Amino acid sequence: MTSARARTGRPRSAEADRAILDATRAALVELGWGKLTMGDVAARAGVAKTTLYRRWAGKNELVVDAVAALFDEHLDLPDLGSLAADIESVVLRFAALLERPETKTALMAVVAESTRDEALRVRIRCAIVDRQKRLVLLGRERAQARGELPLEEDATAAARNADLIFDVIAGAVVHRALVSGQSVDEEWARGFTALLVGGLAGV
Amino acid sequence: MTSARARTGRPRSAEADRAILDATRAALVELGWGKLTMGDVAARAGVAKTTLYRRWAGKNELVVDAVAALFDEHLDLPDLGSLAADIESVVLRFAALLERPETKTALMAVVAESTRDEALRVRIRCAIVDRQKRLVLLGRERAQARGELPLEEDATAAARNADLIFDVIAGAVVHRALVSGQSVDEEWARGFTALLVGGLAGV
Amino acid sequence: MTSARARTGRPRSAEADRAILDATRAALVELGWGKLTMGDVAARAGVAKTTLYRRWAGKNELVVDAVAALFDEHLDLPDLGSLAADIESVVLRFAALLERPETKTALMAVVAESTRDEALRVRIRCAIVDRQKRLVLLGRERAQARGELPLEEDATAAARNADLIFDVIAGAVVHRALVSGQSVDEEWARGFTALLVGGLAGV
Amino acid sequence: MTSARARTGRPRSAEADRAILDATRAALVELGWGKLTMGDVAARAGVAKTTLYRRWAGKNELVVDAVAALFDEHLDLPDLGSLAADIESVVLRFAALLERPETKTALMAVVAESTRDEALRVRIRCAIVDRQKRLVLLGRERAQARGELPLEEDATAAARNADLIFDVIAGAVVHRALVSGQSVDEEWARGFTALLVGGLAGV
DNA sequence: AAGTAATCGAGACGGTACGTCGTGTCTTACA
DNA sequence: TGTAAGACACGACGTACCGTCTCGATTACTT
Repeated sequence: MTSARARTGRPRSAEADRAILDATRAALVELGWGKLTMGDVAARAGVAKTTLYRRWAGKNELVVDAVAALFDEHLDLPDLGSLAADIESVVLRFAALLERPETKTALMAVVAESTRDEALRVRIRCAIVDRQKRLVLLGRERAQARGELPLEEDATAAARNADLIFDVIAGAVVHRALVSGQSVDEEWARGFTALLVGGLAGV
Repeated sequence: MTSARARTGRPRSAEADRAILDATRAALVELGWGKLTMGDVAARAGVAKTTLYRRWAGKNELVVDAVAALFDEHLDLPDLGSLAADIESVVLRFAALLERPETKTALMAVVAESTRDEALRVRIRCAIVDRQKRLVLLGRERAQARGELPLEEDATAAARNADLIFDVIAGAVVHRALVSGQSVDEEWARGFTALLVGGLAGV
Repeated sequence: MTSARARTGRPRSAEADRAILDATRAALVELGWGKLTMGDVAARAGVAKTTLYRRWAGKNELVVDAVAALFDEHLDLPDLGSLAADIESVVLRFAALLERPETKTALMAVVAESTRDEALRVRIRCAIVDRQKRLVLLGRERAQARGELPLEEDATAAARNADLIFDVIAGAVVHRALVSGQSVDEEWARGFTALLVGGLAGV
Repeated sequence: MTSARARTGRPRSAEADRAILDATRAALVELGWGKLTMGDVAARAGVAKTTLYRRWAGKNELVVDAVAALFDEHLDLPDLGSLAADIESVVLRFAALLERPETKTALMAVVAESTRDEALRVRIRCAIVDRQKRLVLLGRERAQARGELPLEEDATAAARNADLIFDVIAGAVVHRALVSGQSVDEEWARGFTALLVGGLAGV
């Protein structure tokens, strides 16, 4: 049921959609957000610009759609037996995702654009942020089951806490990788985990 | 020794430099990163485009320098008597800086560009990242003087540690404010400080 | 057969062509060759600069085409009954054309440029020189019909002769008007015609 | 008497003047009028732009001065025994002068510029046109002495006639060489001379 | 000698135009 | 109706010259 009016005329080519999104990702890798142009994407996809604009309103929406799929490969969390091991593992997996050229370049660009575009902000939150937050919840549950962390009594505080931990983990990794521009290796992951678990005072 | 060949010819106008950076910040506020153009900045500064390009290679480098000044200006670390108070204070100041329209819109954009541009990456590191690391060093020194933190014996480890702490603090604030898109208020700052100082286990 | 590939895409606007050439002539009158700019012509024609560059490689070629149309329009050769009258008439018409501000200022300028630019030289020859040679051919034909001039037997010599006569007439008028800087009036035209028809010895 | 105020201060370098004019001619040959720039001339001459502008107001005046000297190498007229031989000879000499790249490109450019600049027009007339007119007078005198041409009774008509002949000769050669863009060789010179002496009717 | 005043080189300055590129819309002919 | 091709108006790009200016460093003629 794609709407009542879609019954007449030539139907849109589904192949074109795929070709365009593929071309967008390829262009993103080769050129980065700044040099990516609609005309270039159209040419790569073997498609007229018209076709492109008929489906997406502009560069922003196109790139977000093209990139969103990448984050759908969910980061899973195998139980490694201890809180520290679980954290280290998720940090390294997240870092590996950020190392991929198409995500690296696109993530910050889309975030930058979202500061000016409410709809985009919501889209990012749904497609990327919230989706990964469950990892924090799952890790905490396991640690509590192991007795490494105390049970939370207040549900609101628990949620607030999970948000906080998520921002700390994701933020530290992103900042290290993209702003400081240094690699997130095992050594760094160990140091970070130690700090997160034990705190500044816990040395 | 500002270079051997700079003794001849008319010297560059220091006033122009100032006017350009001011104009850049103003344009950033009014138009945002996306609509900001070199020509517009030049016009606002009452300066020829040539003058602008003689000093900066493009929009990216210009904006980095313009924004870097804000960091220098707005981030300092008054001694509030305890490690926790110092951290809370710097977190809130940093968050306030990120709320300003000229930083909010520009910071992520240049970071995004920097994933494809080594020179830009270096410039960001020098002009912003490395300069603000002083806050971490200063805070740690004070905490050590107060006896809140132990002295570091290994200088390399100490430096690595400072980098880590910087990424955690800056990353968490940026992620909360720009990616998660939620406000960094006093309550969040208190929670974050507690986590950082005491760790997950330190409840 | 206007070319094989011209069947697809939106066809070029014929109206734009007209508007651009008109605007060029107007700008030439108001500003002269030196101050005429492509941007200004585009603006006058209500056309984007791109549209202009899609059709002409630059100022030179544009002006040649704009001026060539004037030659076509203003030079013809009504049959005045005698060779002398025909020559006098074409001399005066040509002089009047050279007096117009759009031709006066532009013609020598493009000729000057053409000394360094083979393509431009060819364009001038096709668009202006060769087209006006028809006047010589027509005049000679009529004079032969009237019995004023003998018939040519050798076709090659006839062509060479027409070229020579054209250079003499056009050259003398241009030199008088633009180099010597004196007016081409009826008296001069009469004197010139007498010289051309009768020769130095023909007194 | 170079004026009252020129007595003190460092005198202008005569060497610079020479270097600049040489550089201008060289640039004219290499680049043509259109691509010649003040900055380039200054660089070739090993001189600062300031020095150049202190002596000439702009490109026009500079080039006219640089080129004027070339026309001073006067075209002489050896007596070859007949009017036709004298004309042929002067035509070929004039053509040779126009073949030189520095004159070819500069002459038309300066003439074009003169359509907008009265002072320049006067300067050209004095430095170039009038100077060569004496060749016509000399040739006519000789032809009259030989009995090839009748004596003129009316002095005014004689002067008018000389002007006319000059425009015809110079104009035809310039038009053939620069506008039609074909070479002025011996064959053309012979044909032209025959036409000039005998007229269209004199075949 | 010391002073004065115009020159010199270098190169930055505010402008203006350049010719190119990307955007998003439009107009064709064809499917 | 969709589509490929490509022209269109718009506006920014980064560069090139223009002619002027500000420097410090030479030259000459004064006193």
